Amino acid sequence: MIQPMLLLLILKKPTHGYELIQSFNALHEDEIVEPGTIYRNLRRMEKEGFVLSNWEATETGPARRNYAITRAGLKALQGAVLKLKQQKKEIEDFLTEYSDLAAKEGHSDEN
Amino acid sequence: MIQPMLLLLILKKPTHGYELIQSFNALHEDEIVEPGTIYRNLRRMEKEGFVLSNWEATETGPARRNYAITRAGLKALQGAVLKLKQQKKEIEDFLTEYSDLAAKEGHSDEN
DNA sequence: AAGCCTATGTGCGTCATGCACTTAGTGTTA
DNA sequence: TAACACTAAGTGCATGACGCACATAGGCTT
Repeated sequence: MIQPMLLLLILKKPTHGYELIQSFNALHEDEIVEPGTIYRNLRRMEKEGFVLSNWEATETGPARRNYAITRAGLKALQGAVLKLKQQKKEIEDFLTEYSDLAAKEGHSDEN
Repeated sequence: MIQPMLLLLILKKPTHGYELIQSFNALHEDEIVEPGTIYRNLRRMEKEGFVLSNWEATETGPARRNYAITRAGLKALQGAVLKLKQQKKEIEDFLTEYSDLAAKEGHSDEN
């Protein structure tokens, strides 16, 4: 889940890790992700050729490593989308089975 | 995903690990799960009090360890259902964002 | 006797994450 | 000026989950 979300964020707007952490955890208010995890995912994706980084000097603070998505990254994102569609279907099937059984057996939980 | 599916299977029909492996991988034809993973999950869930096991001798082969779900296991299953609903929503949000962007930018992929 | 199916488990390596910490530049405040 | 806070990136260590391979063992078939 983390990798595709990062790829999508970078695709929407190429940026650096620190801002990605903010954006990521803004959507994920509940279960926040550690900075270290984000940084490591970015470096991993760069090693795999899904993103490219270049340092940018700033006047207001430390230098930033900016990320942009590559063609391979787009392919990876498309692949991840397919997997997520599949995963969504599996979850739906599971929830359906659960609801059916709960309805029959009376482990009622409907809201 | 493995744990809730096992809990649901056991809830539907208390049974032993070997059969759970068959049932599990029958639904999951694509990405099959290792027997070791199933067995370890079952033992873990027993340690956490979600299931109870008892040995049953058979005449046709080696003894089986039969599993039944506990009240705590039912609670855990309900909790997992809530998490999966949440997770499903996150995936849907992601897919929506992706589709919107793909539509606008022309990274067309609609099928 | 050899091989297969049922049935449960373990040992080892790998990978991903959380938690905590480090480094470093800049600005603010007591 | 010293302490603190914010930005920005990263690492070290422990933990946890999984795959792969292997071990063990009962019973049936060829």
